[in-house]
Amino acid sequence: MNIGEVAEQSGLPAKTIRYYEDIGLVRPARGENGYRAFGANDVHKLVFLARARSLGFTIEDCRALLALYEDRGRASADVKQVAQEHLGSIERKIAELQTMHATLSDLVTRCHGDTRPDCPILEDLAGRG
Amino acid sequence: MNIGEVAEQSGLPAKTIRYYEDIGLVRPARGENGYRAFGANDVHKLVFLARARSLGFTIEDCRALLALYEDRGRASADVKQVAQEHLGSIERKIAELQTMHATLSDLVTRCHGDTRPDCPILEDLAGRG
DNA sequence: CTTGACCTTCCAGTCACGGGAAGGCCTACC
DNA sequence: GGTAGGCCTTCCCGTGACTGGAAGGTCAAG
Repeated sequence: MNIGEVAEQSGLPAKTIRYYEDIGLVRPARGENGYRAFGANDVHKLVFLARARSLGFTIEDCRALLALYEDRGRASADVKQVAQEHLGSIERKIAELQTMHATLSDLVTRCHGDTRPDCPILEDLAGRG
Repeated sequence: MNIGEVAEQSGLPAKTIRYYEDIGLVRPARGENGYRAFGANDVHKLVFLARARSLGFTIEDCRALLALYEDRGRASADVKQVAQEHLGSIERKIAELQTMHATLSDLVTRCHGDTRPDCPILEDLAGRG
């Protein structure tokens, strides 16, 4: 299977698939013409990667998860740990964004938003809030 | 004032301050020895930038906000618009993270996390969830 | 006069790709 | 048989907002 079809099936851009090969996440065979020749297993891996990336796992997390996926003797605890750490980092990011959101929405509410120059947003940023 | 002291006062690393000069956010004078010589106004700007960055504004937003800050004839509506757009992007990011969080925490809950290989997390990633 | 803490510039790396150039290959159609 | 266009290839540069580190100049203290 050529890269275009794999891209369609996995939902990943061809560029991304080539990048994943570059960094060793997939190793498709090559045809005589030099084209990548993807097998069913490669496509499975790419679908897996697409899903994992869409859940926000880093590439290195994906590499670890893929290794666990292919290791039939894995312990589910190992998978769970990767997922839990990622969950923690998602929670920290959400909390950070919510703090920003609270401050900013308060400032936006207090700003008249008219033609006058007075602005609590700028006052806050300047440290006079 | 030298960069080290400014770093301390603004809370920004010296490296970051040099970077901000590189991209034209501040333009400190230079002493005879080639050292940057920051004035009170430069320090104000850097404090402003540090605060704006901590609220998640992009560098380009910061550039726009700084220009509005220095324009005494600004309309607060212009400031408010920048802030509102940023608020929207924060909201979109939070929503995205919450979607990830919901899926992932469900999977984590359902994973036994023991020595057995069966794992709903991997099953989901593989598309068999 | 030397030590060590500053400061300078410049280059490379981060993360996960995306854009685009230059060129090879393959199929369909005339 | 030629050609058009749609694939495919590699390679290099750019993104955002820095961070790390090397090589070297400057300054104050002892």
